[in-house]
Amino acid sequence: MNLKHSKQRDAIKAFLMTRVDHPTADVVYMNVREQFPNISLGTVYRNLTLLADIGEIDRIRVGDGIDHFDATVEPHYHFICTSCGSVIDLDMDTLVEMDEIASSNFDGQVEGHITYFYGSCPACTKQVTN
Amino acid sequence: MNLKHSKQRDAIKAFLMTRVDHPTADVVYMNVREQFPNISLGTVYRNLTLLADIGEIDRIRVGDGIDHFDATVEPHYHFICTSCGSVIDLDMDTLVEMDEIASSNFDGQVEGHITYFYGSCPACTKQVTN
DNA sequence: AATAAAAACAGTAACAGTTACTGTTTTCAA
DNA sequence: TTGAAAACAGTAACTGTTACTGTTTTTATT
Repeated sequence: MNLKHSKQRDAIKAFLMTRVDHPTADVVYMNVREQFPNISLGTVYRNLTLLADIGEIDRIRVGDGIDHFDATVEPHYHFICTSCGSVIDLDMDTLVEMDEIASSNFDGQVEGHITYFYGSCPACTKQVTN
Repeated sequence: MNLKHSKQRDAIKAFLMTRVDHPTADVVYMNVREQFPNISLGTVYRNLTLLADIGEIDRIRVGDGIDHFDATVEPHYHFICTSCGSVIDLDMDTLVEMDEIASSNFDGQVEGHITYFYGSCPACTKQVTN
């Protein structure tokens, strides 16, 4: 792969790195447009896909049918807020013993797992109690 | 809700119950069409949604962007085969302690989790070793 | 059994998120 | 400085899904 530098791609990555939730392509588009007013949505998608392919970001499929993107590529669990929809990184170790438990009654090969925790995020929890 | 009986809906549910993998709407459509040659794809979608709404089946969002459907509604974990894409039920208890671990370093409210195990299903594992 | 309102239907158009195509601009090694 | 490769903006196309239309089926009531 022979990459060439692109300001748009930098801006997309830089924007993602500023966020702890994990925006969708559309949110990236709207924000990067402040810096590049006529950036194309296609450019956003192309670069998000490219960055994900070369491992600089993660594409996260949460179950809402819309792709989210994450500048943290180290393996980690995600939390999804059921009231605001944001996706937040969790600070916990990978539970490898899960895979062993899953393997015990199963005839195939368990290689890993993806877990999404859900509930109310810190911001939304705070809002309700106030 | 005032439901009326429908042969097409019966056929859709009956088909789902014959499967241990968890077909997409399109697969349901292709199969039910053998019995109802001019059933509409819209009818398939409408009934899958209806059955899921009344709790007779589960809608499963696996992360491939396509909805899968499951006639087993009791809570259980799923296994996704990375080579053939099929989704299989796992026979294991819900690991509630996961939620406690996730809560410990997190400021929001963890209400539950969704986990997909992935790897090679029994059929695909067998094919490779043969 | 006849009837009529509600529900479901088939067929198709519309929609959202995403990807692919076009001709133009930018990057960067020679 | 230049020219090929890559990236771009803009837009059309694609895919999974939902919504709309006029017709048929179901089912409770006669």
